[in-house]
Amino acid sequence: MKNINIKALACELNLSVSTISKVFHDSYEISDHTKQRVLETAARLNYVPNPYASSLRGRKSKNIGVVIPEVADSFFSLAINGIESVAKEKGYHVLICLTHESFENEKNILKEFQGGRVDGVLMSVSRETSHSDHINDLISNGLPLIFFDRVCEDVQTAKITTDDFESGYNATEHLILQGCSKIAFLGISKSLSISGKRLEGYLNALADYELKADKKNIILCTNDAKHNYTAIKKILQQKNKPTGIVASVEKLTTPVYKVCEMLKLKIPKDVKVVCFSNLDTAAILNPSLTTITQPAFEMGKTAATILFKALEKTNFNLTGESLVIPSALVVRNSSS
Amino acid sequence: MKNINIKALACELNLSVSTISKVFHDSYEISDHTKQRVLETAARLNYVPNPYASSLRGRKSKNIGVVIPEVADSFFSLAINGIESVAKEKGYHVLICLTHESFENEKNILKEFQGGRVDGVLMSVSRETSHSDHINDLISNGLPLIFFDRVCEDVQTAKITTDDFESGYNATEHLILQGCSKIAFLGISKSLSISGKRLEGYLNALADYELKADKKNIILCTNDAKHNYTAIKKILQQKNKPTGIVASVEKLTTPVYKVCEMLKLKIPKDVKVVCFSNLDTAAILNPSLTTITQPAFEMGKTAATILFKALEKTNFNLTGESLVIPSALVVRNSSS
DNA sequence: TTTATTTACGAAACCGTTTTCGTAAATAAT
DNA sequence: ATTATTTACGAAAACGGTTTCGTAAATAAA
Repeated sequence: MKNINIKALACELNLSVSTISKVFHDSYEISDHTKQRVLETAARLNYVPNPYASSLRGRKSKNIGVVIPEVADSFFSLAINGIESVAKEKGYHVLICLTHESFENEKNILKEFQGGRVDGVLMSVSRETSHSDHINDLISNGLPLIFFDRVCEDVQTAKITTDDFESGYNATEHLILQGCSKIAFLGISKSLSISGKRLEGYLNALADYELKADKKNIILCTNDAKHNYTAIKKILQQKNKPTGIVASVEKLTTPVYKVCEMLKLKIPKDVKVVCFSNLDTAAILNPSLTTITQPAFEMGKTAATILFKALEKTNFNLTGESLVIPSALVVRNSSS
Repeated sequence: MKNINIKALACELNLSVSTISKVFHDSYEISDHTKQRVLETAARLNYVPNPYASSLRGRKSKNIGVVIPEVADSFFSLAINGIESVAKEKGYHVLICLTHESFENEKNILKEFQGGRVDGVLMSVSRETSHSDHINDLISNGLPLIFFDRVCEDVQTAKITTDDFESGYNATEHLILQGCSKIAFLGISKSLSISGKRLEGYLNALADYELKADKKNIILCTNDAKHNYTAIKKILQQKNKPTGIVASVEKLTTPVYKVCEMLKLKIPKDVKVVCFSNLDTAAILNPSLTTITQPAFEMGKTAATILFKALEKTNFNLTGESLVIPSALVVRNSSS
């Protein structure tokens, strides 16, 4: 019934707790005969060491924290799989903390981490995050923290990103080459680096092809689905409306398609669409969706791998470990 | 640089550690004046209590474990949101553990929980799980465990499910009423209760409408995407092939659509499709997908709420708390 | 004034491990 | 036979909190 602990095990075996502990760490100090005896009764009594006692004594938690905006997003859920695959191999647990795109939540989560709950952090900042004091606090406290996907430019640490500028450029150029001259850009945040870089890519592509950017066609979407729907609708109801859309985030696919349907705009005839998305169903949408597909699993895996390098060596310099893994433009029927 | 602990705080303030601790628990033993003083310098020095030390002494972790097969699945990611919403309110953390549909993984995770890592467990069993010794071990050890969605029938505890039998029945009946006389069923596991109940519903609907069930049209899909694709293809290549498909799991949507495309079968003209799915994009698929949509968020939230009831009262009888929350059949173009 | 009670704090045990250090007994070296 | 070394284990001090219990001082009651 009650959890058995190392002391109870020691009693049962007429050994000291230190001997038991050493057995589980395969210490050379303990004879093979004793090791066997301990292991056997431990298995019989179903002894499992208390991780918090170990954490306390060893001053490490064997947990890594993953701070992300949402889990109901295919990029992040795939990235989690990547992270988990390496954490498991290292005997670590993954504590997933959701900010729900709120800066306040993000701050509170990192604050909690100061207490030693995790040994390292992988993070994708919230949409609202525009400064990084809370992050620098954590890092200067000695916790290794690595960004993936959504980074804070001004924090000195490893950043695993994809080529956001190029992706924004490629998506836009693709639409231009398909004959679009007015192209809308749906971003998610002024401050967010990925949104900014994708926007820059978009703007550069327009400039390179001597197309004029129109502020009315660049909008920022929010957490409020209704608001996004209305904003997209407004863009597509202008008399001089865009004939192409670059949506910089997966969540916007559905509202874009819905608005087009309701306004009786045909994709791709009337409007061509490219969306940053990792959705499995992109290929079977109506019409199938041209996407910028990010290497989600790989980004998570890479970020975690680098984090463990930092956990294994002390004074490991993370700044030099940044990596850019390219995304792929997958052309489908929504743009051609 | 280094983490400040309660002793350092006590030193700084010329107080004892017990006093500091009591301040953080708002003990009546401490004067308001002292409380203020402590709170102020705690904030100034950025003191955050070590959760593991508290866990150790208090013999509770303030963590709940969520054991699920995958996170890259809209049902589970929505359920996580539901769980997290109530955990956060209660000041708990959520430890998400993925089985990847492996029984071995599931057993290891529950074994680890014996060590006291979590105070309670919410669980959706893996596809491979066919017996429940590992679960009963945990429960008889005193850990409250609640199932959601995928349950073990023979474990005595609360089970938050949806009306799988009715949903299977409704999906099948719907196809029958749309004129299908041969209907295939794509399951995921022989042992899994949800798969079994949905299958039963399917079989009962066939029987009620005096249609013969054909074993060749009932298949079990696996973790291997290629295998599933081939199996679905085989079904749709029979000369007496089905004109309707009930897919009992979200992941099968894409292969069904892909196979139909490659075999030049039109949905819904040649084959009508209903899928158990919570995908946001169901409405914009080609054609839009008729779904059985589960109350994912609500199921997670309900399961967590009941778990906390058990955590708050001792000797709370979970068996009586089972709940069935109905799913909805959302008819779209893939079936009409 | 004397006694009872309340207020406000501190000392110390405890939670379950890990780890250092000490040491008998066994073995090896001289 | 004596000394040195190795082997195999135990005692006890951490780790950072929480909680019980004890107690001086302040206040209230008699």
